[in-house]
Amino acid sequence: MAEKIVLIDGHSILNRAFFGLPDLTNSEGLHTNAIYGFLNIMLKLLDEEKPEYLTVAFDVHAPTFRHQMYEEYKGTRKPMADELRQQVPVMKEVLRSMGIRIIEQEGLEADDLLGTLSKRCESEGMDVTIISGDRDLLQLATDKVKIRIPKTKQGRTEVEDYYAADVKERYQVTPLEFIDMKALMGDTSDNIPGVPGIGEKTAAKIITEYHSIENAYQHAGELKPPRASKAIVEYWDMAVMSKKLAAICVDASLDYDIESARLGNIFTEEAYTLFQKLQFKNLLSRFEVKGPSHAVEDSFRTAGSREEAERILEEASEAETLGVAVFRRTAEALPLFAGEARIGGVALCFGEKEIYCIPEEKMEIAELLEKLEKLSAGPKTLSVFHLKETMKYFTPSVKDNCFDGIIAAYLLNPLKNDYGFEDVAREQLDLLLEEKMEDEKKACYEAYTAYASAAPLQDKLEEAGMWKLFKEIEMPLVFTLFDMEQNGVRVEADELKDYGNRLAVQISRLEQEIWQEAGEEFNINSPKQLGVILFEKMGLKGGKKTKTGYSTAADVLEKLAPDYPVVAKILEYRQLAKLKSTYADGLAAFISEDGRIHGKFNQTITATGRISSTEPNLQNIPVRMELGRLIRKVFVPEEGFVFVDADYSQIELRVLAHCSGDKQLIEAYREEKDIHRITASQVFHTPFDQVTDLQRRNAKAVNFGIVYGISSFGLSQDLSITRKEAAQYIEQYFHTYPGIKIFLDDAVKQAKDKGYAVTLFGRRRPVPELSSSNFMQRSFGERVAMNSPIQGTAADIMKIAMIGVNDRLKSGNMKSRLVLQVHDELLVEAWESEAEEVKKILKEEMEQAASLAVPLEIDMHTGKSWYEAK
DNA sequence: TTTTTCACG
DNA sequence: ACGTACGTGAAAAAC
Repeated sequence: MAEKIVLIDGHSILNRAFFGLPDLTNSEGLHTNAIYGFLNIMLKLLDEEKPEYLTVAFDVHAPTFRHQMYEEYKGTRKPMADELRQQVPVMKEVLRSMGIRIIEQEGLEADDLLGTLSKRCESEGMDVTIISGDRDLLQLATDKVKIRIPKTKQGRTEVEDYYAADVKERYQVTPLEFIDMKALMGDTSDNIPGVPGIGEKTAAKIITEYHSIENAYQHAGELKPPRASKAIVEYWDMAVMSKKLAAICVDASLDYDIESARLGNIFTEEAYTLFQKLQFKNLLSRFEVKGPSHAVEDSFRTAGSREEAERILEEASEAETLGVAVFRRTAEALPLFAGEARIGGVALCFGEKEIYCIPEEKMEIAELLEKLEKLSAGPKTLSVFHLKETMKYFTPSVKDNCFDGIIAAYLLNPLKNDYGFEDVAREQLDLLLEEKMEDEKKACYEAYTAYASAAPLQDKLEEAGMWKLFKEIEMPLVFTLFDMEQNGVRVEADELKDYGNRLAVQISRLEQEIWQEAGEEFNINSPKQLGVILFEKMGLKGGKKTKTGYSTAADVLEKLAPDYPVVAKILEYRQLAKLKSTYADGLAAFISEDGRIHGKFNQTITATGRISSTEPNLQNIPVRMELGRLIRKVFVPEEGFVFVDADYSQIELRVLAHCSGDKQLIEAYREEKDIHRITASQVFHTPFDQVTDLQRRNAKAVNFGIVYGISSFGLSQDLSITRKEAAQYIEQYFHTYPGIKIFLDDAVKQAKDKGYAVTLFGRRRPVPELSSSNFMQRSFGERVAMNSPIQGTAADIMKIAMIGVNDRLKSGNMKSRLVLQVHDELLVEAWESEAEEVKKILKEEMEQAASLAVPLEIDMHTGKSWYEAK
């Protein structure tokens, strides 16, 4: 069989990948989507082709737009996006690291390199495959030269293949005739003029019949549309020149030795390091599992007897650093950490060579965990991944030696979607793990990773100035959140059910009425069906908004509601349907045997440092509308207890006042209660007691806008005013509070310089969007840079308060318990006789959590349900 | 699996 | 011209 070479049109594929994939960046802010897409296409096609040789061709003067996707640019040349430009040299570096031959030559475009190489290889009897996104290359197809054009559609790569015969079939012209066609029709994206007045259709017709421009010129008088005859004569010079431009050079003189393109192992050590840096996680799995992991594995020991297990535990109690992993049997391991799973055993690591597994067969789980708890006070560092979840199995004896590498990894990069120990192993230890392995082995790896990653993670946290944040806030918070999850919140199942039933009655009534008015039955929950009914069948005006069709979002419908009663009913239906499905039915499913909901409070989800709540989400229980608010009546304290609810008063604005140091705003907070009214008074130069409701409302919206990273557009939307008016409000605001403007500008500048935003407590949030050339993305980055320090600092403060409150309740041996956190609000289920003490604790811990330039204040209420206590 | 909608701070 | 306020999670429909 003939040997095969694959030739890749470098810039063309890089371009395809760039535009086909969403923006990706590694944690250093380097854009990587084009490289990632290129590699995926290349690896997929290499798997299919299995060639002996491979070469990637680049233009020397990188970004001409010859190979730009013409669909996107329609011939207009824009400068190459910065995000793409910066990826070109990195792409070449990646290819070099994989030992892949790159060819680029002064004065020659990639097309010419590919043309010359393909002819040369073909004449030497090889099979040739050219990979490009550019259809110009089709002129090179023969029955030995295949052109492959990859298309990225919704993440999947589809490839169109063309041998000469396929070109003929698809375009009715031979590959060589393609050149003549282009000579006639021209190509603006390639600066080929063509013949004026002849487009694709005419060109195709002429070339199908006469096969070349020269022959067509001979028969100029007979050409089909008479104007073409005239055109080809009049512009013959241009046609000839265009043909020269369109023809890809196939006989350039190249400095190229085919043997330099021979494909070896492309998954080299060097490439591995580079992929790691670029954070191409799932490409890394293509590399052979490397040496170090096997070396680690050699030290794994599973206790063969009870005596051995005891000896291991004995030794572990002497450890300075102890890595622990409690594991479950695979069959029961899904979903992770759910329910009362049977434990498979424990893995321990306290040295590079001391990695042990103690399976339940060798020691009763209860006894094993008890011994583990006893010895857990010993080590200086007790390293456990997913500590909060692990605490369902065993409780560390002391808190301050605990180290959760997952939390550390989150602080170091809070933008990731999930954090597994496998990632920590790879990132901190260069340890690549196989996808599947036995439970014991996996547990040993986890224990080893916990042991070995603690020091490097600490180094990195210290380097980033986040060690204190980690040690004093995040790690203690693990215990607070664990307690809250264990406590749960009591929910009256029967009452909730009644509430749901009442909703159901109203829902079906509304449903009937809406169907009646629409004249047919349809699914009101379907935005698609609803859009068609409203905007097509019933002819309401309200145009399209989403990609898929009409927007039926509340703000659109609200504008129509006054004129169309049916729309108002739809809005009401929506509201009720939401309450029933998400809250009435949704919450009911989570009430456990003890009559309480034990939701999860997640510490490694948000980009800003806030806590998130899931299964169910207890941070979005309705409150703004009365009907929804009623749900809070089913959240009740146990008999003998009462709810105490405390929430920070405008914590984010106070943080802003502090961080900006703005004299006026600080002063405002020191004197009065109603900050929005003060703002209105100062911004609109109106005496405090003469501020109108409208002025106050506007000032409030501006205050919110500031915290979100103000934009005139956003404010105009919120207030239903023009952008210009919104811009004026903002200008007046900044004039009143000049310190705020300076602070926000500086926040953006700092984030641009460093690549991340920082809170008062050192928490970082990377903002890669700031370097985007896309206006929208960059603007988003700017708003994020303004918002993150504020939202994040408020989150830090709340975390400090929670730890303080919970610790005081526990150390005072109180029956009262912390049950919920809703970003700026804490709910405590207080033993009645302790209620006053609880209020005192809440007030002190929340108001003293941070010492700012303005006082932190809370509002507090007591009640026999969450509804009453708010 | 992704999109749309909507609940909260 | 671009088409958004910041941060979340869940349900239902569409794909």
